[in-house]
Amino acid sequence: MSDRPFHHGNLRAVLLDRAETVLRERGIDALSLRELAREAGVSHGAPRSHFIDRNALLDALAERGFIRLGDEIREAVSHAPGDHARSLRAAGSAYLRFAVREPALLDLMFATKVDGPSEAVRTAAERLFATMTGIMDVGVEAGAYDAGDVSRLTLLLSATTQGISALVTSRRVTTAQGEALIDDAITIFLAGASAVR
Amino acid sequence: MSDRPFHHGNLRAVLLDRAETVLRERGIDALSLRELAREAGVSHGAPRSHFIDRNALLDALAERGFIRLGDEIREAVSHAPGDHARSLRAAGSAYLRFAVREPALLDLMFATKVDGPSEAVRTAAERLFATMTGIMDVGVEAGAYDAGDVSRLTLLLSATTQGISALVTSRRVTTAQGEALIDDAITIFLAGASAVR
DNA sequence: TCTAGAATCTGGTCAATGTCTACTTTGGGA
DNA sequence: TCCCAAAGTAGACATTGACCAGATTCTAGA
Repeated sequence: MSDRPFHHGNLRAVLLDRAETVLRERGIDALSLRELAREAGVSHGAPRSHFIDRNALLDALAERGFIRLGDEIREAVSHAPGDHARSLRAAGSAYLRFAVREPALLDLMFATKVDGPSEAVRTAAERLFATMTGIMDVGVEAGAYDAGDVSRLTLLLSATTQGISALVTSRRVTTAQGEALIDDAITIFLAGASAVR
Repeated sequence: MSDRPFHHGNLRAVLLDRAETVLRERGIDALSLRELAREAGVSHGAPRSHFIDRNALLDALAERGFIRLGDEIREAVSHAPGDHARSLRAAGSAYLRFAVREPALLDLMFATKVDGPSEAVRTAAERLFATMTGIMDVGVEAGAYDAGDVSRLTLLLSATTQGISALVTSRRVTTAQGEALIDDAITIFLAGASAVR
């Protein structure tokens, strides 16, 4: 029809990028496969070659979200030299910043699915958890906790960070309050972690 | 047309009850105003007299969710006589049970809205927070923390509980792990709370 | 008791969407 | 070179949320 080539060549990536923007600016309800197709300059059926479902697109977004969040946390920690406490604060801070920047995406990442998360999302979430574990492991070497407790403690710290982020993104507390909560959480965590044994 | 009365008489409540069930059994995507109307035996336009929007229905569900969750927590705490630690565990346990029973509803309660939560939802959420504060106040009398810290500590404990619930409902950890995390969280919380000053 | 007006419900319409399907175009490897 | 799988087109369909005009019922006040 037009002079544009039959094959887009990059459709999957373009759809995902644009979907992320829509998610950020107008929320998940505004995310339409047909609109994404129009913006990409392809027919409304084209996305189906890359995402069988609207849900498959959402899963891909969630997966990318976990990967990006992990990247940002590692980046933040690597730029925060110092003791273990500083690393934890850098990680928590980065998590919260991600949440504030991409609230709808974070919702998607932890959304309840009727049949549980897809394999890809589950794997990506586990990689994030592995990142958190890596940070916590340094605390073991520093004598902050026993090696046998790291798994539980990592889960707990992750849950707390996620909970604080949820409070902020759902507007129950301000971003500033959220940052203070991250600080309090880590203070209490480090002070009380030895009590779990 | 039929012999049923023109006025349903109870439509709003019936819609909400049925919507809650659909939410529980088939998730938020399966929630359709028209289907609810059909099941209630009214025309597809009837719900509009009670909910201007699909979103208004979701808000009403979230509001009821906060109220019910608060009720269940108060109930659980009142049946758990003993010291402050026992109260906290009872509250956290009740929260997690609610989350496991109504995962999609909890998602809705903490969902990111583009324009923030509605006034009604915000108020209901504050009432839940007031319930949590009431439980924490007992800890002040018992000398567990300073009165000036209660607000921050209540937020922190609420966030942690919410985060653990999110980990469970999104299937990152099992319910049993979630229960253990609630326990660990409260142990650490009580051991470390004095460190925040 | 009567009556206006508000609340509720009906039934039709419309645009938009997700999904499915048959078909066409294209590119890369046997 | 040819063939096939991948990618994209275009049409169809059912469903949905939203909006509207009008019918019905309820209720409060004269």
